[in-house]
Parts: sequence; C-alpha cells; structure tokens
Amino acid sequence: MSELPKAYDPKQVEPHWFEFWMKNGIFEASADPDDSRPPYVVSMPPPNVTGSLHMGHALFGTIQDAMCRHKRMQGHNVLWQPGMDHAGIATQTVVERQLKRENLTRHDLGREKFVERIWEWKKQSGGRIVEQMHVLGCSAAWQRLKFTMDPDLSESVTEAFVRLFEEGLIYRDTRLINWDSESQTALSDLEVESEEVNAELYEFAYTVNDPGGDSAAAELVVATTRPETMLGDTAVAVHPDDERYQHLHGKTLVHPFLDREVPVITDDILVDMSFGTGAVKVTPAHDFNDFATGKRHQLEEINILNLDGTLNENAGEFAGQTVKEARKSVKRALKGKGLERGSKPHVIQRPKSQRSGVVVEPIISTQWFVKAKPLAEPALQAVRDGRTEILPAEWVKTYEHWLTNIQDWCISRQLWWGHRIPAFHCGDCEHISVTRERSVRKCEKCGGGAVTQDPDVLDTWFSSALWPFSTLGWPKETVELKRFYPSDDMETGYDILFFWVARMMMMGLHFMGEVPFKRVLLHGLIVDENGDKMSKVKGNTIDPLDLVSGADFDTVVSKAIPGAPLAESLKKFKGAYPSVAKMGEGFPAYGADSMRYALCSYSPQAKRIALSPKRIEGYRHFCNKIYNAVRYSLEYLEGAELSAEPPTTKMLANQWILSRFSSAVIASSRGIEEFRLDDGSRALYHFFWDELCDWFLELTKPVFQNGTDEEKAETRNVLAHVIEGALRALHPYIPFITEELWQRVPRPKDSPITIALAPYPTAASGQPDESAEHDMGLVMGAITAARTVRAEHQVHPGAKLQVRLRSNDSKIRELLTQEASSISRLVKTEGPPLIEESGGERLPGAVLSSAGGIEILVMLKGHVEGHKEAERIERAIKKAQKELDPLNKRLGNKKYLERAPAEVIAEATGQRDAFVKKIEHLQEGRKLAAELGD
RNA sequence: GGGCGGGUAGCUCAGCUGGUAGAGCGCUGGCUUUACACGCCGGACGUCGCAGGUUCAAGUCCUGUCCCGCCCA
Repeated sequence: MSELPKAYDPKQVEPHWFEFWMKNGIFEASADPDDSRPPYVVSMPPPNVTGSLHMGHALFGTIQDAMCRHKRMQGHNVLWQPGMDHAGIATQTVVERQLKRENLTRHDLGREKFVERIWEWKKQSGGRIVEQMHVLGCSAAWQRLKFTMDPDLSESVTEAFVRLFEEGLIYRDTRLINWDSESQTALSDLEVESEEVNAELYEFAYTVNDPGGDSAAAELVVATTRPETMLGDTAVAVHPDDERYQHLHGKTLVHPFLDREVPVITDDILVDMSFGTGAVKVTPAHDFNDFATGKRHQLEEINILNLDGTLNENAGEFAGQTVKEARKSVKRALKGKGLERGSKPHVIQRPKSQRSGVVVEPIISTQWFVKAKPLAEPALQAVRDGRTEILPAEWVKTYEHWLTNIQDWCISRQLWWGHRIPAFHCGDCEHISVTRERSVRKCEKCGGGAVTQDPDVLDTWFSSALWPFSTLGWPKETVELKRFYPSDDMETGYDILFFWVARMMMMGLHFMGEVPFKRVLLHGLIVDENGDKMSKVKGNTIDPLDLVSGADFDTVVSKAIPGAPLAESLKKFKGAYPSVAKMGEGFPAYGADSMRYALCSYSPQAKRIALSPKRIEGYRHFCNKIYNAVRYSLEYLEGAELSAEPPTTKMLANQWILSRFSSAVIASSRGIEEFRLDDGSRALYHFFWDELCDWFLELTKPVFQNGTDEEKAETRNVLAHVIEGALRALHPYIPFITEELWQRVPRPKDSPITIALAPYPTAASGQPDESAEHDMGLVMGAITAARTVRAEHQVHPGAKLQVRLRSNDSKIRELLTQEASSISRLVKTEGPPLIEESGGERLPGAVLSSAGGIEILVMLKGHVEGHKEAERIERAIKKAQKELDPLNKRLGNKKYLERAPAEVIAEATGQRDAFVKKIEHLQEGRKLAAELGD
C-alpha cells in the first residue's frame, strides 16, 4: 500500500529540505517590536574564512542547531547569529602561498594591492564553509551572516580600540614579546604553544677577568640549551649563597667573541643552585626570565636577532646566520677556543608558533597591549556571582585561574590583513594620535603634516572578542542590540575558553555593562578512535561531508594527507580507525541526520570525543527504524483524529505508550536544556526503538487485524498521535528525516507548514500513568518469560504453543485475561492463554517459568527433551539464588533494619520475596521437567 | 613544578545529591513472524585502576597510591 521504498535513503530526502526552510525564512529572527515571543540567542563561533568544514564545525553546528531548533519549536524568537572570521595570519598565508606560485611576494604587490587580492580571494573561495553547514541542516539566521571585516564590524573594532585607549586600557610599550620569524609578526602568549623536545644542555666556560692566584677560579662554567644566545649575554648570575662562587662576586668575565665584559651578578630568583652548574648566563633581550633579571639589575639588553630570524650585527662574526646555523657555529667556535665543557641530554619545553609552527624567539619590540587586569576582574566576578554559568562546571576553575593570572595582551600584529590600528604617528614630533577618523592629515599636537598611520593590524581575536555585540550593530544603538544582547548560550570547544570566551566576557562587560551570555557551554575535542587529535600530520582527519554523502577511501585518505601515496595514507587512516578497517571500499552515505545523532550522543564532559564511524552507522540504522515505523503506521492512520491533547484511552497498551511518551519527551527537553544532549537523544532512541517499535507497534497489530471498531479507532488515534509527536520530539536532533516523514503523516489541524515551527511536545502531549506502566510491566514480563522459554528450548519461532498463566491475585488474572490477545500474539500461543489460579493441576509436559509473581506454563511436550529442561531449571535456580543471597544477607543485618530508610527496606523485602517465589516456582518446574521424558 | 580531567563488559562510553551496575557496537543461539536482515526473538560478559577509611550500605564521599590525557609555568 505504501509507496515508500523499503529502506531509508538519506540522499533522496535531505538535499531539498534545507532549501524549503530557507525559502520560507523560518530560521530568521524577528526584530519586530510587536513580536512578543521571548528571544533565544546564540552566537555561532565564526569559522575561519579560509577553512573548510571539519568535524569540530560539525559538532558545534549540530549541538547549537539542536538547541536552537528546540527553542524555536518551544515558541522562542531564535537568533542563531552566524558569521565568519577573517583569520589574520591564516588568510594572509593562503594568499601569500598563491603569490609564491606566481613567483611574487606581497612586497612586490604592495600593501594596497595585496589586501585587494585577499578580498578577491575571499569573494571567490572564502567562506565555503557556510554552504557546508547548510548540508548539516544548521538553522542559523543566514540572512544576518556577518564577517569580522565588514564595514560595520570594523567600525566596532575602531570604536573599541579608541575607547580602551582613551581609558588607558590600551597602551604602547617596548618589551620582550614572542616573535614568529616565519610570519614575521608578534604573537600573544596564547598563540605560543610549547612542545617537549629532546635537546641538550650544553656547557661552556667564561674566563674570569683578573682571577687572582687561584687557577681553578679562572673560569666560570655555565649551562644552556640555547648556546647561540651567549652572543647577547650581558651577565652571568650565581646564587648569593652558593659557596662555590663566593670569590667571583663583583668580578667580570671575558666574552670570547665580542669586545665586552660580562659581569657576574648574584640573584636568588633566577638561579637554582642545584641545576646545571649553578651559574646562569643572562640574555635579557631573548629570554623572559632573563629579561626580568635584567630589569632587577639594570642590565644592558642586547638584541642579536633580525626580524627574519637571522642574527644581526650585534652577533659580530656570526651575523647573517640563522639561529640554527649560529647554534652550530658558536659551539664550534667555543670548542676552537677550548671553552667547551661538555653536554648532556636534556628535555626542554620549546615554544612554537601555533600558526606557522616555527620556534618562537623572544625579542624586544614595540607593540600595542591591552591592560588585562582591570578587564579580567569583572569577568571573574560575573562567573562567581552566577550571572554567567559555565557548563560543565569543572571549567570554572580553569577560567578563574587564567583570569587571575592574566598577563597584558599583545594585540598588534605585523600583518597587512586585518583591522588596521587607528593610530597615527607624527614624523615631526613623534606624537601618536588615536582616533576614530579614517585618515589624519595634520598632527594634532604640532600641526605637522608628516603623519602616517600605524602599519600594524590587530590580533584577530580582538575583533572576535566583540562578536556578541558587534554583530548586532554596536556602537549604534540598534533594535537588534536592545533585543538580542545579552545572548543566552555560548556554545563552543573548551580549547578557545581563553582565546575567545574569556575575552568576550571581558569586552562584553566593559562595553555593554552586562555579560555577553548567560551560559557558557563547552564541548570536547573530536579525536580519532585511538584518542589522537585530528591532524593532517597524523592523517586521521575526516571530512564530515564524506560521512554524510559517502566517499570511497581513496577520496577520504587523499584529503586526510594531501599529496601522499594512497596506500600509505590508507594504512595510517585505518590505524586511526580500527572499526573502519573492515568497512570495505569506503563510507556509505550515512546522511546528515545519522551523523548529527551520533555527535549528540557523546557526553559533553568528555574532553575527548572519539568519533567512530561505526557509531554513525548505528544511528543510520535508527533513522531506518524510524522510517519503517512510519511506513508501517501510514497503512493504518487514515482517518486518525489529532489534536495537541492525547486521545482518550481505555486500552492498556495505548495508556502505556502515552505514559512512556511523556517521560521520553521530558527527558529530551531536559537533556537539551541542561546541555546533556546525550541524555536527551538516548531517551528518545530508547523510547522509539525499544518501547514504541518493539512493543507498541507489535501490540497494534492484533488490534488492527482483529479488534473491534472502537478499539481500532482508539489505537489509530493513539498511534497517529505518538508517531506525529515523536517526530516532533526528534526533530531538533535529526531535522531532515523528521520533516520528510512529518509531511506524510496526519497532523493536527492548524499545524504550520514545517515541523520546524510545530510545537515541541511536552509532558502533557502524553499522559503519565503509573498504573498503566505497572500493569504493562507485568504483561511484558510474562511475555518475555514465555519467549525466553521458547528460545532456550529452541522451539521454532513459528510454532504455536499452549500457554497457561497462573496467579493468586484476582486483579492480575483480570489483567491477563484482558490482555490475552496481546499475549497470544507476542508469545505465539495456540489459542488464547488460559488464565488460572495458582496451584492448579500439574500439567505433564509443561515447562514452568515465573515473572512478577505470575507462573507461566508453556506446554512443551513434543518440542523438547526433559534433560534440557532440567538443565535450564538448574541454571535459572542458580542465577536466582545468586541474586537472593545478598538480599538475605542484607535483610538479616540488624543495623541495616534499624538505620536504613523504610522504603529501601521495603524494596529489598519485595525483591527477596519475588526471588523466593521464583525459586519455588522453578523447583516445581523440576518435577515437570522429569515428566517431559528424555 | 602547579592545576584539571580520566582509569566501569572485548571496544567506545553513561551512571545526578551514597541504596548494591547500564547503553551502543562487538560476540553468540534461533528466525525470510506481510514496517524494517539498516531487521526480529533470545543469550553470555564487569570483585567499577590499587590500598585504606567513613557508613547499615561506596563506581558514587574521604585519604593515600599507580597509570593515562590535557592545560598552565
């Protein structure tokens, strides 16, 4: 009857719905003042304009979409603000690489032309990621898409900079900073990663000027992991209490290569007597600890590096060499002079640029800084007093620790792509004016005309920090700003808690006087099945779109490691995903829904999300299950009457499923609201599959086939109600398949054109009913017990058997009588089961089982041998006894009976009685087994 | 060195304010039972890292300890 194909194919369904939603504008937030719906606002973390979709995007896209769809269905005016980040260094690098292929550098083009070129690139291939997010079904307000370099957002950046400068919170200073010699720019502390490497601790000697008579005192041996920095040494420090070096206090040393004396100083902060030789060379211009030491002792700071990472003229004969080369040649030269004193292996933390990967060199340079402490304080306070809540809560400590120990933020970058710093330098009087004006002709101080704009641009994260309000039009007082600030939830990966979240908190509080969001929700990092972070180096990246649309492994792997031999890459890839190893030629098209459900199913407190394609496959099966459940239902739903309220019911199965539906919906909503989408999705999965499909749908079959008209009508209405409601409940997680099916099933009269705007089910969409759940539990228990007997005796599933059910409780007998046709159907009985009082006649050839106080007799004569049944009984008794023993032990404990709460004792007592009864029944079964014969 | 998180079924993980362990996958027995083999009906599998302690009762609280990961110095 149904024209639907037998198996669900996401490819046939997913592509066209997104267009439908967009066309009908259902994702757009309303700024209309007459719209009284409460707003719900989430700012999407803006992906890099250079990026293409990776699993991290898929993860936040899914989570945030589920939250937004849920709220939209609950009647909120949802603004999910999408955007893109200009990603300073990353983008500049991409275009520079293109130029390189044309044998050009950005300097050949000049700044203006180069920036133009980047815009051109952006127009053509930037932001592909936005379309990719459509494939996932992300219901953001795409009409409001923002880019950090848009004119209005650039204005926000200038405004923020000028205000902070005027307030003394932005300043310019010359100090030691982190220098990326590849990208040729300063970096903030956060952009420097340290990696552990095996290096050497190299020792060499400085000779002492005028040592006096003692020849052993003629030299001072220092240890270092960076020998080349000795060219910038301006002191050697020893501990003031160090006995070994008392005689050297106040002396100077001879620099072996440069015409300079190096003083011996004493410093108990820098020097650890037990480390190395206890003497530390001090290079104030190239080491953070040494820099501080230099300040304490007024040491000269000698810069030995050019900005491109080569040594400058201060390095004397070594000038022009790279750091790497200089390290070798300095060592060689020291050896030549007989000053080398040995080396041993040493593990060091080497600073590395997060962007270019090169070793970061500390150098002294003039840069712009944000004074962090005054901004951090309110951000700390807001979390402490609960105006912003961080989930999972264990991140609060990390947040506090960072903000408490925060350093000033270096925000200037020596790049061409980004927001240019609104500062103008006067060539005549050196005055710097910071202004909102785009250009300045005359110096505001001396009136001179030699004014040039600061060449530097701002750290990308500076503009991102303004995101929750810059996207709404700030500093203009727009309707949007009033309506949608502060936002509700900020959902992102924990790895940018400092980079982004904390800075948004600081800026939001500072400029808006209010927290930028009420909750911070942090998810984990997606890793491979071995727990390794996804990276091109490891070759374990997966393009989410390959999971959605399917891809052969050659394609998958060529993306994971571009340019490498396929066989080798494939080996790496399969090593990273053992479950994939058996998957044949590639990924089938799982569909966006399946991937989304899988991504929702991971707990947010897991720091690592070990993505397994196998798991996605499991959820594709779930989608197929949903599809087929609807396919089945459609045959019987014609003429169903639906409304928001559940139908009135007399039949147990109907009451039961409505009750279960209530619980499932409550759990789903709570899960989404509490940032436990794993709980929410699991509840619905379990409801739909284990309860709705495995039991309820099966129970509708006998009704639709043999029920009275009245029974059929009631069952039809309940089925229609629950199916339609379940689709709505599932929609936030799996938008495509639910829309597709929802459009086919009967719906309440005044339903909207899309499920995305239909109301999310509530507890009242079902009908909580404890008594129905209890009764149904008894019936299900009896059915399962009977089925177990059949299966254990390997009775053919098609064979019909006589069954008797016995109970001393007249109410239970009544229940069983009432449900006889259900039981008959699900157990496959021959005729209806006979319902009797316990202790009736012994039935030769019957097997006895027990559940919930009901004795279940299954007539097996002719189907089974007696010794098999005897074995089964012994197994069952043993198992029951194993459960009974600890209960007996507990209930025999006087103290337990005295101190445990009454309901706990009652429960235990109940359990014990049930097991005792069960064992009695089983023992009775022994006798019956004997009569089965062999 | 400091901080945080984790060690639960073969694998990946869930388990809230203590009441005596769950899911998916995998494994396994039987099934073309007219929605679904992307399926159905059954089954097996854990002394919850280790050692103490608190408690009538401890994956759950406390202390110590060993491993693993991440972050910050």
